This record gives sequence, C-alpha cells and structure tokens, in this order.
Amino acid sequence: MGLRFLNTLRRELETFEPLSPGKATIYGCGPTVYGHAHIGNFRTFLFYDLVHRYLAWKGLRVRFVMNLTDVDDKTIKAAKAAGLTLSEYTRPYAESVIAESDILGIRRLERYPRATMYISEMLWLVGRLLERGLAYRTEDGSVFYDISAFPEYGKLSGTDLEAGRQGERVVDDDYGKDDVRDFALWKGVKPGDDEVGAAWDTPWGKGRPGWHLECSAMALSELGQTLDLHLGGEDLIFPHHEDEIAQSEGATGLPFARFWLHVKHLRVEGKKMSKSAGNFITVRQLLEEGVSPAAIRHQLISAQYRNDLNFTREGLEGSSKAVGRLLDFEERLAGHPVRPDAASTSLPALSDEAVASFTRSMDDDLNVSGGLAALFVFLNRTNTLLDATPALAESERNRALAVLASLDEVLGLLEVGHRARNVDGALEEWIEERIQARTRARSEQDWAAADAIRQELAGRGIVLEDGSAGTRWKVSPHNG
RNA sequence: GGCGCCGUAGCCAAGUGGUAAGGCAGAGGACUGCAAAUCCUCCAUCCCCGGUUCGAAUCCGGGCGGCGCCUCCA
Repeated sequence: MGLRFLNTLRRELETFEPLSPGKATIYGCGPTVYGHAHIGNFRTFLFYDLVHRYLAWKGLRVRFVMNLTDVDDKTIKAAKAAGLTLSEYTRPYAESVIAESDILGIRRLERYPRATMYISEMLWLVGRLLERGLAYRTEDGSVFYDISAFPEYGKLSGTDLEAGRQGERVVDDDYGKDDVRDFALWKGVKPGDDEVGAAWDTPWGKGRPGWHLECSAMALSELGQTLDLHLGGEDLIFPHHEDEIAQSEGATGLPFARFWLHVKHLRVEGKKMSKSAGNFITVRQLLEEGVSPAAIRHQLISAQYRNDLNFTREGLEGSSKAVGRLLDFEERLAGHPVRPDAASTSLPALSDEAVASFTRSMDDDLNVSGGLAALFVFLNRTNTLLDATPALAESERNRALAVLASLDEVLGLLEVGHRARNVDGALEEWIEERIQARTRARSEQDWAAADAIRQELAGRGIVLEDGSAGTRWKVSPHNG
C-alpha cells in the first residue's frame, strides 16, 4: 500500500502491511488518569488519531484500543490523599480525557480499557510467566520478571544489558530483586492500598499489578497475540515497552507487535513542558481561555510525529488563521456558481494532484507537514482559478469538494472547525433578517445604516462578506 | 556516563545529492461604498570549518549551539 513507518524495533523505514489483509490492530499507550491530560498527552493522542484515520482512509478496517491506567503509584497516592477509592478518584479524569478528545476531533476508539478491569488477565499472565520460569516471587508477595531468562530483552531500545551490568553487584534492599533491571509484574500489598481498593487477592498473596503488566494484559486480550502497531510516547521505549515485549512474548512465544511507533515529546515555548518551568498547559485550560479546538488540533498535528514540535501561543494564532482560511475556502467553493454549459477547467487536475501529493507525504511515515502543504497548495490554486472562473461545471466543483472532504477525513480540521461556526436556528433567522435590512439600506446607498448593521452583527461575533452573489456571513474566527 | 535527536526566512515547519514546500507575520499592488474574503508581487542559499562530488541544505569528518530519553512523565 506504499505506506512506510519508522519501526523503532529496527530503526528503519519499513513498508506497512497488516498481518491480516484489510484489517489492522493498533494499541496505543494511554494516560494515567490522575489529573487532567496536558497538551503533550494530546500531541500523542492526536498522533494516534492520525494513524487511526490514515489507515482507515487507506481502506483498512482498524481496530484501535487505547488504555487508561487507573492503578499505579500515582493514582493510589492521589486517591489516598483525597480520601477516595481508586475508581472514585480516577473516573472524572478518565471521562475528561475522552471528552477533551471528542472536542479535539479524535475519533472514538473501539475500547478504552481500564487496568482495573483486567486483573484476571494479568493474573493469568503472571501465572504463565512463573510457569515458564521467566518470573520469580519474593518474600513481600511481589513477582518479578527475570530478564536474564529472556535473551531478547533490549531489542526495542537497543539496550545492551551485559554492558550495563559489567562488574555490577546489585543488592536492592527495597524489593529483593535479583537484578536491578528486573521489573515488577506484581507488587505485594502496601499499607493503605486496600482502603482505596488497590489490592487484589492472588495465589501469591494480596497485591496489585505492575504498570508494565497492565498494558500487556489489555493489549493481548483486546487485540490478540500479535498486534500490527503499538504506539506510544518516546519516553516509553525503555523500559515500559521493552518490558511489555518481555512479558507478552515470554507468555505467548509469539511476536507481540510488528510495528512500534514512538512520538516525540512536545515542547512548549521552546522548552520541555514541566510544572516547575511554569509552562505546563492542559487542554482544559486552553479551552477555558477560549482557544479554538481546531487551532489546538492544527498546531498539535502540524509537525511530523518524530520531529520536534514547539507549541507556542504565536503558533496557536497562526493555526487559528490557517483553519479559518480552510473553512472560508470550503464555503467559497461550495457556494461557487455552477452552470450546465460551463467550460472545463483545470480543477479536476488540481484535485487529483492534491490527493496524490497528500498521499505521497502521508505515506512517508505520516509527514503531516507535507500533507498540509498539499492541501494549502490546492487551496491557493483553486482560489486563483475561482477568481477567474465565473461558473463551474457542477461535476468539477463537486469533485473538488469531495477531495477537500476526503483529505479532511484524515486531518479533521474542517470537521472540528465546523462546530465553532454553527449557530442555532433562532440566531440564524435573526442574522438573515438583519442582512436583508442591510441589503435594503445598501441599495438605497444609506451607508450609515448599512454600517450600523454590520457593527450590530459584529457585536454578536458575526462577520459579513459582500460578494457578487450577495452577502454571506460567518462566525468570527476570534469567537470560534 | 549510555542511547538518540535537532540546528532551514521574524515565528512554526517540509525538503536528505541537482541549484529552497506550506502556514503565520511583514511590505507593495488588485478588487471593494466600507469591510471581509480572495488573488498577484516581494521577503532565506539552509549554524561554522574542512572533505567527497561535475554538483550538497541534503554524504563524510571536526567544531559550536539547542534538546530528549536513560528516574513506573505521552
């Protein structure tokens, strides 16, 4: 299908073909729901969305699952502090991730499994790994993975275990691990865990799952033993994904994921985002400030996922303008006059070229910058053509509109932008009435009255555009 | 210390051997009652030095600068 991804597993571009023709399975590591998701999280989720949409656009039936981690050190600690149970504490955040995803136009997924719902699958995995001699129990009721028993450990991250362990005599008093690099599959119960509902009975004592185990259990049970794609942030390559591989392949004996894609961390105003740097931004905050969802979406998808992306306020303004232009373009094209006897134009060629150029870029490891460029080249050339063409053949116009809609099935910018431009019926009636009044005033050359109405509408966030075909209106971008 | 990334116009960002996409901002012009939208023109030789090559932003070497991961942070 011509689509290539940089597979972290081999660090080179590989042509993507799903294991089962026509169908793709994807697992994306989701957030830990202990607070509101930040824009960095959403760069990642929007990247997931792009993978999801693009594969669907290419004609694949995609089964995409993203987990929500609701039991780990952070959620337990926060729940304890709040005096709530784990589920009481995490539910609002789990809901807000999905609500904000909706607002940003991220397609709903097949499932959003939550770790606490997969305890039995995890126990099965742990049992299996113990059986196969890949794990061992410790005195405190924990179970650790013995990475020395999994020779392929390190293949994803390129970690050379032997080199790192030269002369190392490890004694870890806290956990009693045989080797510092061994990781917890299951953790023995700690004081307070039970009160927040973070302890489960198991054959090896009461306890709760290790973080890495959660993803393996959810991915295997939701998507089968070998996934087509496994996605995550760059920070997860080691140890999280390395550990997932060890667990999953150790248990099944089969390749866990065929392609691993990792998205680079977002920067904010040129710096790493962190609470201490004071540049920690949540999507929730931006939305409360009135920033348009389409602008957020545009900026967060504007760079290819493996490259730096610098999130800036200035850039957000630019994104807002860019999306507004796209919306204006669509309206203009849709409203352009058609005539049965219109001469043919180069519009079909421009339409074809847009799709071809877009596909070429996106096939190249999801080069969204190139994809957006293809779209804007199409916009510019088509506008030029419309300026010079009083009326189009309907088929040509519709085809161009279909191309625009098609590209947006992947980008989702018009989709999200439309929402901000919709107004309710009552307001729309009022707007139409005012426009008619203004048109009368204009026909009488009563410019003062006409301008007064323009101002009146502007006060409600409505912008008017006088054209040869009459007056059109739209919701001001600054109100969107 | 280990692994890796990046350095392209005021800002964001494509391009990885044949003489610089796109977005935003800026300047000038067209159109326009005003405005909006739109169009046209202009605005970079790609951090520095050396090398390979007929030819390099693009490959190699060396600098300088910025950044990420390696701490259950996407």
